[in-house]
Amino acid sequence: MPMGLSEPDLKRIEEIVAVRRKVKRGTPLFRNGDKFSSLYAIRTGFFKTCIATEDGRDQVTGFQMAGEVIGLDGIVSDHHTCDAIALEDAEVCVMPFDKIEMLSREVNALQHHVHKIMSREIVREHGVMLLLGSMRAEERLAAFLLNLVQRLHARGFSQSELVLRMTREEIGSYLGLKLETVSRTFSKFVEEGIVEVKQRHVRILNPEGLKMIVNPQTCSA
Amino acid sequence: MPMGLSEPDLKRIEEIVAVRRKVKRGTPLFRNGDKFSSLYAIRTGFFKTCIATEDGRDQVTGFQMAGEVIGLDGIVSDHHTCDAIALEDAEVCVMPFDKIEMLSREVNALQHHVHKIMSREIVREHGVMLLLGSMRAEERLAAFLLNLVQRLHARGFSQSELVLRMTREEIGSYLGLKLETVSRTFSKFVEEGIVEVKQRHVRILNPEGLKMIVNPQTCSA
DNA sequence: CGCGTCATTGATGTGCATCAAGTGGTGTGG
DNA sequence: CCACACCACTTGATGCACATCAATGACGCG
Repeated sequence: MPMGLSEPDLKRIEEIVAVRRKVKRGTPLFRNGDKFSSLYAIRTGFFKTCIATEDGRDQVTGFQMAGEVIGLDGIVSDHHTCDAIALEDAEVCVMPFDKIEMLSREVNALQHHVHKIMSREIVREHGVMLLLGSMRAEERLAAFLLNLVQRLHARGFSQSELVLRMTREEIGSYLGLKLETVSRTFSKFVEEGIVEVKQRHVRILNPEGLKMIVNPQTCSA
Repeated sequence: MPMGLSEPDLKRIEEIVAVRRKVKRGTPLFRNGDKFSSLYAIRTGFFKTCIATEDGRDQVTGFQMAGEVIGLDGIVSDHHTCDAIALEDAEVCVMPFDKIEMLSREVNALQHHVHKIMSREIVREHGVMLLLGSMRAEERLAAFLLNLVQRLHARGFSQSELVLRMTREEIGSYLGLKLETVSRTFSKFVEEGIVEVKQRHVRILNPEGLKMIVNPQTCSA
């Protein structure tokens, strides 16, 4: 949330995030086709967003954790165009979008904050397009792990250890790979001593090694 | 632009789009790292946006035509994170973003319009992720052609004929394919009588055939 | 007219998908 | 508390779609 707000502004913003909603593991926060009315700020838990086509194709478009906002896809057509599924029991703030628009007309910092959140999502997706369009399997998985651990670290978790909240299949869907390839690539990293993997627990032994895989040029090692 | 505005509002919006800029073919409207200050509405011409990494990777993230807006990537960090290159001589409206924010505080329709533009870009990128993550070469190219011709048709051009403003290599970069694969896939479509291709001129002979390739399920044919 | 850029086409190679078998962890009901 | 079923995961064998390498052809521009 934006900083340096006056008392009354702060209070009005708090009203927006007053309503909470719990979402059980495996259940949707919203689905493709649902009427759009609110953005959701994740308080606790972990989500995936994905689009499913009629012909059975399914693409995970992102994984979201505490502090991140989901639902932006719904603004343009007034309906959501993807599913948001909780990967573990979660709680979100329900932020009615009409209230966000109303208040952001008066609070400049909120207005700009909203714009930045949307722009950040666009830039993030550019990165995913680069990954999907030009990287090999090892590079994709390395980039994925580095991104996850970096976001977790920013939330006070370990830089080197993480618990995957999603299956190999979901990782594969996100990275444009099959689950077997994800599994094999993990095994390869283990052989090379770059990570330890025990089920969904991952410990990064050699972060430089991972960075090296993603981008050989800009690495000292 | 939004509809049903009052006279004075309309006039103030016109002030925002007053400044024009011409961009010669092959030259950048902005580059990665440039300070962000404005969004650009394309009046005439055709652009590509792309990200280049230090290690020589290059990914086209989109092609934009008249009526579309570019520059949204710059909001989050106050600097652009991709290059926007004109693929033909072009003219854009320079829309200072601080003025957009100022005016959209007063004109609700403008505010919501800006939000929709950003949301639309997010949804578009979801579609590209689906394409890059789960489609085969033929499906990608068919989807690309259908998308282009649909956008051109919405601007009053033919439903069946189009001129590609970009090279095979740029198409390939966008679709996550090599230029040879793009070329071969075009040739295959020609053999099958789905399209006629003469250099960059493409005539779609059998649009149902293309839709069939993208999504076999939901096609009558 | 000659050169550079873009495109086509063929031959070969490879990274990942696919198919298939088996393992381990988890939860459930007897 | 154990037997069983189920699911997620791993690992191997094989195949294929697309990449790579290479040669040639077609425009367009100075």
